[in-house]
Amino acid sequence: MSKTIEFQGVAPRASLGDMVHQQIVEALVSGQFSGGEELNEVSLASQFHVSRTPVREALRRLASEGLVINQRNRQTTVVEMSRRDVIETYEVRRILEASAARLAVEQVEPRQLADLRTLAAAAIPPASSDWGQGERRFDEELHRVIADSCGNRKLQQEIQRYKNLVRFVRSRVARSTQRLAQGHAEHLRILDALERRNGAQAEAEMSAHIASALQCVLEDLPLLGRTP
Amino acid sequence: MSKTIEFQGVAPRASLGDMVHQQIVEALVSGQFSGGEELNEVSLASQFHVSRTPVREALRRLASEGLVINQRNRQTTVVEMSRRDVIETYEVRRILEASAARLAVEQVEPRQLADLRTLAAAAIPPASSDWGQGERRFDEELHRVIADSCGNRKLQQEIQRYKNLVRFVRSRVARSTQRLAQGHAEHLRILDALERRNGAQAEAEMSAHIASALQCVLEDLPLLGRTP
DNA sequence: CGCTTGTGTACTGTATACACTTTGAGGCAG
DNA sequence: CTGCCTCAAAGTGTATACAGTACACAAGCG
Repeated sequence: MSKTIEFQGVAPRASLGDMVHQQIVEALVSGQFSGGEELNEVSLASQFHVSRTPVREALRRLASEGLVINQRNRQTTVVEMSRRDVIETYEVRRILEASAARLAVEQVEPRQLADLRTLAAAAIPPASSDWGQGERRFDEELHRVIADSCGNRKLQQEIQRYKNLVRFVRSRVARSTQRLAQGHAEHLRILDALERRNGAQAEAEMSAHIASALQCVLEDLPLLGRTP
Repeated sequence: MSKTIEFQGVAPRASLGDMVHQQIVEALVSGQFSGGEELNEVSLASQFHVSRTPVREALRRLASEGLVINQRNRQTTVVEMSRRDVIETYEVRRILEASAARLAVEQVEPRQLADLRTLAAAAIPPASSDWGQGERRFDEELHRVIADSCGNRKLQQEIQRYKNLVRFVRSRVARSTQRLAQGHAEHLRILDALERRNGAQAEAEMSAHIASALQCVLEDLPLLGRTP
């Protein structure tokens, strides 16, 4: 294994541990490690040009976030998600984000909804060749706005925690154009419900959306796990 | 500050960091620290007769669990929960445990329900002088069985994470006998729903139960935060 | 031939030393 | 008296040394 990860633009006042953590998260959620792969503290330390201390800190934090497994006196390994793990992860995400959507109808600003509409308009398939890019942007923003405007910072935090796990899973499966289009339609339904300030509907649409995303992921699932 | 915390019965193969973590959690959720209190790495290390390394590990973990606040180059402080924080925490807990209750009706074993009935019978107020003790036991077991039998280990994990936060809050308010009796009634309604395998009802009863618990906590709330 | 047992190696766990940051007290000028 | 500067003290951040453990592999034994 001779992967090279270098520091990119990082916050100036972050500790080395934070920076290492952020870098490894990026590597994990962009699919640069395969499930079960071992993360050696010493080699990570030399890759980042820091000592083992910040690396250990980052690895413990990653373990608490569920991205790696940390057993005493064993090398830290990248988590291997079984089919069941993926289902469970998406189920928790569904519970959290559906609740957030229900709560968000109370607090979301008209301005934010208008901005989302603009993003949505730039992502109408197959209006342009890069509507897929726009849809990913719309996707990202819609989920972010809902989490941010649910009015519950703890809930927002939990959703954020799960986002990395979901990105980790998603980096291991291909998102088809067809799925993107389906997702776009679902996102529009969620946005509609928000605009109507209909909490129950927003909750139901978000719930259906995440269930549907899970189905698509499951179709590709054999790709998950250790790839020797 | 001359608190003395010593190791109690601990798992033999746990690391020092794990043991320190466990000890501090116990101290926190049993109200031995007031909100905003500073946790000094050096003095904790000497109290536990270990070096700063395991202590730092424990403190970082506690921070990720929301029990302490960890700012760069600042002393770690015990979290101060505002009224809003308490509400938000209970709201997330409500979302998680209500969903778990809904799922648990599918998986919970008749045997477990029977055991819960037995516990419930030993906690009928005001049947005996120590029914309160029995009710606390029933409470603990009911919530544990539901989390364990929801069939989703990730969800169970999240509930576990929140349990410590809730215990932290609860250690700062008095649980009246009246509240215990009310809780007993609510617990019975949840158990009924489980026995009837009625998921929607179990979810609703659990949701109402946690909302009601929040109300009681809020009444005592001025006690929270720094106590000089 | 297989099982056990020693032993080396490559890690992680812990302690400790040192560097850097923050903070507050005290002195000095205005 | 007040505001600012300096500097020491106390704490955390990081590097590093050493201790302990698990695993692989080979030698010895049945």
